[in-house]
Amino acid sequence: MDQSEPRAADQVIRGIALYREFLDLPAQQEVLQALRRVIAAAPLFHPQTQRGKQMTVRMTSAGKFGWVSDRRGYRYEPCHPAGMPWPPIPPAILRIWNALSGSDRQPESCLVNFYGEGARMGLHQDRDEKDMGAPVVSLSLGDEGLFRVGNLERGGPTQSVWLHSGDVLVMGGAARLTYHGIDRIRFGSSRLTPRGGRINVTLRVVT
DNA sequence: CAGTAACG
DNA sequence: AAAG
Repeated sequence: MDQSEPRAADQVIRGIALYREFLDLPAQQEVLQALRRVIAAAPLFHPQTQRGKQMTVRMTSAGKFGWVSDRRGYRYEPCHPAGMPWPPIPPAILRIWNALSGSDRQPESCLVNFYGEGARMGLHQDRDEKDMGAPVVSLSLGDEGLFRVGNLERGGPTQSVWLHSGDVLVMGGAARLTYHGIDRIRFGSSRLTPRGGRINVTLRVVT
């Protein structure tokens, strides 16, 4: 249906649009509550990389496909490693996509990454999707995280920015394949997550 | 297969 | 090599 013109980004970092505090506190709480139901249906798991190293984040997914990683590689699967189908993407999360993606398509995958104390994610590209035409939309909830932005290939200078609860990133166009990662979490810095931790929710078209 | 260096 |  008709949408108002999307709000302008607060900052653009190498083509990645940052919308600071796109969700206010009540909206963050609504999404968090929905994520608790997602995690109840599809528990967080601790993936391994292709080379057998355990990642420090725990993750799960919602939607038609979820991202999984093990020695067989990175890929999207229709079911959780424990066998159950992924639950549907909560409407409160779909609204963010519809407000900011600029895409006609709906997201097929909603990856939920939980960063506990000391968790990080190395520089990587989101390149496991067959269709890279739609952007990746990324919501931060809970503790602050230091986001690092690299280049379209490995190497070269990088830039970092602290992300806060409610911030949304849109990685589209030429920036869709930019290397990025999370260097550090300020554990316990947010009041949204009383027991600490950062949650990142990423929406993608996969097929 | 694992360990190390270096990357950022 | 490396969502390490």
